[in-house]
Amino acid sequence: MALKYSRQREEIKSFLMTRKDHPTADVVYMNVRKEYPNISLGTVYRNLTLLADMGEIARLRVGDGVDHFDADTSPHYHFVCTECGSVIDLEMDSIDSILEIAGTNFDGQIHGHITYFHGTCGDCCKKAAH
Amino acid sequence: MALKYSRQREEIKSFLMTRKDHPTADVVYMNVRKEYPNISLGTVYRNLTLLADMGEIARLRVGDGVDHFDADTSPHYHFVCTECGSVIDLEMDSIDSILEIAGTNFDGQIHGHITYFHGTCGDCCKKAAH
DNA sequence: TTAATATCAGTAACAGTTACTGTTTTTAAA
DNA sequence: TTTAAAAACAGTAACTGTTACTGATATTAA
Repeated sequence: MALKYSRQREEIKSFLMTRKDHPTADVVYMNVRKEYPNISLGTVYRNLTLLADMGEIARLRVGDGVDHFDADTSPHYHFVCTECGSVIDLEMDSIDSILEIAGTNFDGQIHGHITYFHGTCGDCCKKAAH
Repeated sequence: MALKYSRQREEIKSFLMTRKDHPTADVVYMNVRKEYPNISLGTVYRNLTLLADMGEIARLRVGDGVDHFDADTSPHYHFVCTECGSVIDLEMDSIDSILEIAGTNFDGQIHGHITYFHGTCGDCCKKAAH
């Protein structure tokens, strides 16, 4: 089943590339509708899944029950604000060394880890300080 | 709004304490029904949320779209098998030092992290080896 | 240009979870 | 003990995010 071109998929990906805030499927839908007013939400979901399966985008599950999507597929970590829910990229080195720590005393094979940090983001800190 | 005793809540918690496999709400429901045949699924959800809010149990979101629950509220890490989906406790030291690594170059406040490891569990490794 | 088929828009279905309803339990005071 | 207030209940409807199905449209390669 060869993959055919579609402008909708192209638009979804190029929209994602303009954003650094890891939008949800619904946000993608509302924005892509500006260019394709009668695109279907189902099409958005299908193409987000397709792009993620192809490795062209990343699907983030940060624990808020909603999938977020990221056009930056390079390995990096995310911070989730417990106040406003925003998802922010962190600039830090890989901590893959924790795989070895986890591997001792475990009889299976550990292939990777998913870590996200939580706390109060810069904006919410400022607001809290009045 | 003082919390009143309920046998259903007690049963839910004591069932969870007998399990080390981090069951889902549905599994809790099916098991508690053995003792309380006409307990409602809504009651299970409400009490799991109550217990989690009180800190008596932990709610785990391991990225499979379903909430898992754990009577062990001490800080520890989890492994998720990508083959069978089972969630397993890991015996390893805390890696809170990564909070400092994440904190540099970030202008918000980091309060904690959630990490889960993934790979193939011991049982699935054996099965794969025939 | 045509034929095959992937993708589409629209909508229905689905899973997990939460909210609502009138009834039953628990609690504490009479 | 009895009783009255309110939390918790069972049952069910509603809600949210997501996936699957439908016949129509767009892309591709011959």
